[in-house]
Amino acid sequence: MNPNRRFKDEIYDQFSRIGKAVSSPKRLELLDILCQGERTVEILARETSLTVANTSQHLQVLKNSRLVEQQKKGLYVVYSPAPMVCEFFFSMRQVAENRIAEIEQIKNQFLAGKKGMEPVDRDALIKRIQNNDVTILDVRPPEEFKAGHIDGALSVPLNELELMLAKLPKNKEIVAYCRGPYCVLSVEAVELLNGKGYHAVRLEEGVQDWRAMGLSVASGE
Amino acid sequence: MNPNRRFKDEIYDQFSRIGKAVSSPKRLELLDILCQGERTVEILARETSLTVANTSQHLQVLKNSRLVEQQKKGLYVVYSPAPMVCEFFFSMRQVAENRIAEIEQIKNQFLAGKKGMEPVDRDALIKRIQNNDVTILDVRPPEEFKAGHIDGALSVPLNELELMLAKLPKNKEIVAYCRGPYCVLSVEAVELLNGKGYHAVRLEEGVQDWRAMGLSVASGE
DNA sequence: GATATATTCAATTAATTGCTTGAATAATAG
DNA sequence: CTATTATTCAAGCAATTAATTGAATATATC
Repeated sequence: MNPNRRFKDEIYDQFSRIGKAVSSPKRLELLDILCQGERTVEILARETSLTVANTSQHLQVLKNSRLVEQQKKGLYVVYSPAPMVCEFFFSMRQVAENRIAEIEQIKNQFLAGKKGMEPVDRDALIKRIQNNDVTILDVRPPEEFKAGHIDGALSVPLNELELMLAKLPKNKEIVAYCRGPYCVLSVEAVELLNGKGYHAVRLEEGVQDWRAMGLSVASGE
Repeated sequence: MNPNRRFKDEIYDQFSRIGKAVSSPKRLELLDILCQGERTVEILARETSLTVANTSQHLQVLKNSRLVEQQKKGLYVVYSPAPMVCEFFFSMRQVAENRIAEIEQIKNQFLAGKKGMEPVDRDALIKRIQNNDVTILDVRPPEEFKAGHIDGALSVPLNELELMLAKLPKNKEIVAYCRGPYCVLSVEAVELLNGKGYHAVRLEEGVQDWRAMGLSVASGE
């Protein structure tokens, strides 16, 4: 074969390793989670509803295409995204959201009939935060809150929400957020709160998006 | 099944349509070419060494995942990249180049033993262009030159290079470029020129990269 | 050293994909 | 209207891939 042709074939073959890695829905979900922070195999398996063995295999595909890195910590293996990978994933998500109409449809269908799911006006929200006119809830697990959260938010993990209801002012509006548009923790939180007579709405954006928009993010307790 | 799980499955399934589209080396090559400008099926088939039927099928996969758009012009069907797609492709290329060591290896192996293939110092090159100290050749087909070229470059399509040799000053250094690091037109041009006693080197970057670096790009004859 | 836990490996199955071939559909030119 | 050219369609084959299952490794604890 022509050496020029051969060169191109070899090059694009290497490129396609990245493409193959992101051609599986489950691997994309794993990547999305990993872009929130490092995770063990077990946690990833639970979050994606996969068996541990299957999760491990997917992670190895991601590792072989250099999209994730692996680190042994005691009994656990902790996976994390490789540099630049989250930007790439974000770019892919953007193309998908902008070009594939079905995504908007699926979102609308899922949220149909639920209260408080309308998009929040961000500029108005920022003003209301400054006026202390609204309670912001971060309903993700506490570790994720510690790693970074919207400045001024309260850490109220979804499974503790019911217990902590008493501490929430009933007259103030509540804005709940989680990992982003495809994380459902905030959806469940808002449903629960509205069922209990609170006025709660969902902020679709996650911390990543919040940071990407240049808004203040805090970390720690 | 849990409706939350169902929602996520459906969403990531849609995302994976983009991933599946870029999981094939040949489709990546097609995308790369399309990011240089719109093309007919026939031309794409020739450039990628695929049969026309096979090219058409790949293009339909790209179309179904919304990465390319189609337009009938007389007897021809002209394909072009959808908005945002080239940025996405570029981001993917960057991840691949930075993370997959084999790519550098393949490049080096291909260029091994060829003269004038060492990377060109861009800042030095810019100065030399300003001093009119160097001849820049754009060795792509003339249509591509017209669509956009490095300011100050001469259009000398590779297949006309031998005929136009007489017009090139033999004492000045020649810098040839084409579509980018994986296009071999400039490689062949430099080999030919060095064989004929010229001092020629290859600029790896294409017009896209040149523009991305904020440098001046001209269009027209 | 034995046990428990987290992860990976290996083999199997069903489904999907890329490429080839030959025929079918447009759109244009004579 | 017929011939030509560009593209797409349809069927078939070989190769690849995702998920399942059960076993094997590795690390820590008792």
